[in-house]
Amino acid sequence: MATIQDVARRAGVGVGTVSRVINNSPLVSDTTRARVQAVIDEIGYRPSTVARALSLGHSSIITVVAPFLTDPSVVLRLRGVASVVRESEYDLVLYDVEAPEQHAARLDDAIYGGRSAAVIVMSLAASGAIAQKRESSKVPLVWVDRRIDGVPCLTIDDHEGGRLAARHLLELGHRHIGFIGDRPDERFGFTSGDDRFAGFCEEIAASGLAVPGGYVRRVAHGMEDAATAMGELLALPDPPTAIFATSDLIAYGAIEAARARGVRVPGDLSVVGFDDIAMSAHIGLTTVRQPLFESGSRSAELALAMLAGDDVDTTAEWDLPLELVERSTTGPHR
Amino acid sequence: MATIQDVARRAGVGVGTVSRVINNSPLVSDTTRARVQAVIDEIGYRPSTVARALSLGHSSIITVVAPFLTDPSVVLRLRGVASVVRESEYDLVLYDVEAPEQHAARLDDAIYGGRSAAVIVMSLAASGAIAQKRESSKVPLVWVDRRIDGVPCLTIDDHEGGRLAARHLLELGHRHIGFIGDRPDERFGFTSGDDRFAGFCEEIAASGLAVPGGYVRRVAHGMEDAATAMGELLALPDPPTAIFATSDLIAYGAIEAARARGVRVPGDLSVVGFDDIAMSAHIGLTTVRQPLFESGSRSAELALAMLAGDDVDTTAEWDLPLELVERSTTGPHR
DNA sequence: TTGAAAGCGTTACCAA
DNA sequence: TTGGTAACGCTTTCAA
Repeated sequence: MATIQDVARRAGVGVGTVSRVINNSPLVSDTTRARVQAVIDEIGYRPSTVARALSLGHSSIITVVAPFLTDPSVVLRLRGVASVVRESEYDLVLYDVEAPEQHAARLDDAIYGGRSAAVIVMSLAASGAIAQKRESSKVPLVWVDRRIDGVPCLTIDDHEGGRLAARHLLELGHRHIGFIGDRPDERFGFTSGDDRFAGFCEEIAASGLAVPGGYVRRVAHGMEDAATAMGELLALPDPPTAIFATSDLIAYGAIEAARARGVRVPGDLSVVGFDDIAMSAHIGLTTVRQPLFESGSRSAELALAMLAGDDVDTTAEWDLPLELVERSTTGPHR
Repeated sequence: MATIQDVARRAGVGVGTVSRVINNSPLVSDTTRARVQAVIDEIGYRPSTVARALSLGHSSIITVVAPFLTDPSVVLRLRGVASVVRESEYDLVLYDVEAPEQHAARLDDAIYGGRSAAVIVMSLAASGAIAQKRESSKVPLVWVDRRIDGVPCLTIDDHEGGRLAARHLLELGHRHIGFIGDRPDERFGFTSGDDRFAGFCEEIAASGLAVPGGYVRRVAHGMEDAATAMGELLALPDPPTAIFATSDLIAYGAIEAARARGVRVPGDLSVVGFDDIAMSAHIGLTTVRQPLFESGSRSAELALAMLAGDDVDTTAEWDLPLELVERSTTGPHR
């Protein structure tokens, strides 16, 4: 691989001049620039980003830490990040965490090892190490999906999301409404499912109704478990006529289970999901839409702004808007 | 951020010794090691990966270049890569390409800018620059989904995949079989759709039948277009009783369109997809399964092996096995 | 407008 | 078993 030295030698200039050409500094005469550029093109020289980062004291990498690719909603967020990072001078590095505690050290590396210009963390609780050292580091941090003190956060109002779903079902005349949610995940410290449930119950209570304990199910993993849970609910002597599922994937599972038993959706059973992942529009799922793609793109914009030295309010917390999108898995109670 | 110098000073040793401790070289006495380690822990020192990479002459990054996240099949491949890279000492960097020609320069950077220890390219034709410089670089390259001379490739036999689908439909007694495929994508230089079509036609021809031109549709993007195409096919005076779709997404669109018109699947229409993405098992789609996850994990293993200095045959071409998985969207012709 | 040289934080070699 | 020091390839002063 050719180095800046090689270019300098062949062009008959100093390395400083070559550097200036690369970074198009105005302090180079046109003729010199042309000569240097010719050599660069000729030998196909590429500056080493590593050396550059070392010299500059910062890298050109934006690191995303996420339980990535396990869930379509994360993928959609990632697409948002990528769409913004792609247009910048930064590169996108993905750190996927399966079990945060195992990877605390590597995660630490990513954030404090000089590897990242900025870090975006998605759907994870703050690890002790991160929270602790946060102050001492100059690396811009953005948190998506969780609230962390002193770090700009992009969140949604899960509570309100739950209310939205309940209200929709209530307005359709349903009185027997069930709930299938994620089991609270200690690994990642998620509480969003609980919050959605709380909002859901509140709204129902506001109508003078209640959610019977027997109508509530918590499942560990996506569709399969959700289908099983739905089967149990349907086997009840007085089964619910509507279901709020805390993710689209859970909703898919529930619908599948219902249809497999000859229960028509939305004829006999209405189902509302949460997320609005790409597939849901096609399946016609009624769902509480959260701006997944946008949460990604905005987190990247925030990181870029902090990198550019813009004054980003690190105590800010952006609540992204939720919206019930009504499609064809919910209908009036008969 | 603390440096190796700080550690050396505080521990009263030379930087060399600290370096040896970090990289647990045996050439350090136990007492010295303990003392240095104590200082490291105390001040929370993290070696700079950037400086390390510069000194070593290679980074600890495995770069994946892919039209990533646009397609569930790519995501599944990525998961395969991540599962392997996660267990190694390398980090995963994602370069998403929307339009390869626009990003040729940055792609070049990734491969030849000293940024990557190894590069895995997915679902892309070789750009001129890459092919051209390949020889001059020591960076291990692995190609997935395309055949490139001199680079280890992980591919499938698209032709055979087409035959598999046709055979299945033929065996079920179908004689009027339609085809909905991807439009050949010049941007990424894909020909897999054509190959699948060729194999499909051949197998049908072997039965003494033929695929009427009117039964063949090419669509640009996923489900929506596929649904439209299916609608057209269904509107034909003598519509097909079975469809081979060259991707699961296209199959979803076709099924959706059929059901929307009251055409039962598989009662009135059988549909075979291609890929077997995660959702397909749940939807019950009959499809030609290609080992997506495995193609990712194996490409990463290959890259790791080359990095470890193992002698990988760079002329090798691994054809991953295809398999028809029969589920509930195909049935006997009535 | 340019060249020379000092640093950036490591690793690895050479002496001790 | 150690410490000192020359790389690694770049950016950025400082002089000229």
